[in-house]
Amino acid sequence: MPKGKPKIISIVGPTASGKSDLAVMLAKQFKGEVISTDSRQVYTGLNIGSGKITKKEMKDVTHHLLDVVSPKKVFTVANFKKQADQKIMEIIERGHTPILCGGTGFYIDAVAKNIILPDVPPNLALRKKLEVLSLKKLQKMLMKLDQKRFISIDLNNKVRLIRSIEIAKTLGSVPKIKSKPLYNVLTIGILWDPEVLKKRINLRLQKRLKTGMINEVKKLHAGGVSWKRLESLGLEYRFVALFLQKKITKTEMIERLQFEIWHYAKRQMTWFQKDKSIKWMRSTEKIKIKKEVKGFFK
RNA sequence: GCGUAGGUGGUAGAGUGGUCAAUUACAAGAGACUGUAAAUCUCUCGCCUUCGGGCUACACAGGUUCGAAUCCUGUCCUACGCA
Repeated sequence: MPKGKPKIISIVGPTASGKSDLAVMLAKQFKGEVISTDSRQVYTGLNIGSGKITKKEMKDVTHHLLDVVSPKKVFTVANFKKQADQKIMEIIERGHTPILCGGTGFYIDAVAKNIILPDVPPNLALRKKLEVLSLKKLQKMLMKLDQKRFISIDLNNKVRLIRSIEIAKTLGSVPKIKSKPLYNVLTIGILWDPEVLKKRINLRLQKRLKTGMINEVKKLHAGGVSWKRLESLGLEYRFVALFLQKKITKTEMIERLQFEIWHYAKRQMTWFQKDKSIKWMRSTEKIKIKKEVKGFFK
């Protein structure tokens, strides 16, 4: 067993940047196993719309954390982190290289930077009660519970406000976040010119529509996933669900999706941009990427 | 080619004498992110600025008025109606 923290690779980038393919290529070369860091691909049945890699595309490379839970259940970062850490350990024990691959910044950081979240699971009953309250009321509640958090939090963000109240109610206050990395991570970011990425997004959307994405959502609903839930899953699941409910036309659905997916890609970039350790490279620079990885394992 | 309704910022679309660089939505740009994270939220958005303001703007050209995106005249264009 080598000294120091275990070395792992992480592949990040906006949606439609070609992360999955790169992960498979690297896995082949460096005896890797892929761990998906995607908040939607953990759900069974979310395949086309989430861009989940297919069996064929895996090329015999083992993939983890795909299809681990029903979309009727809510899966959170904490669940994800626990499972991912477990998988990483197992892969290392096997003498293989863990390769994180996905676009959910929060999930990636939770693992790569080992963000230790307060041990307060979601309290659905409490959330239900708080959800109906006004922003003002929630703000007042938090102010009484935890002054410090009240000052630092985004007071217009109901989701954040409710979670803070939830934590403060059980712990007395919202603890400062701790982060002490468990792994030595090489993060490779896939770089695209914005205009090209936009085109890739739109082409991919067309492809998804042709390969049965609408039917996929139809099936999910028929299988008991509520419209509300589908809408909350975002992007293709949200807008296809709206279309199937006849709340928008097909044309509107496509138009909205083109914009929304692009916006999402930008939000992802905002997140990744903060991490100065990411090595940004174009997917065409395969030799450069391999060299980087080789150097990392030296 | 006579009638009517119109021409407003990247788009849609408010405003119908002053409080209008112009509601709002979308697009565009930037950002936040402590168990929903593809979610949720924030800021900027005519041009210039020492951030006090300054300048050019609501089809175009004139006019009325202390003052016009808003009223009048003409020109050009658009939609619907009658031809």
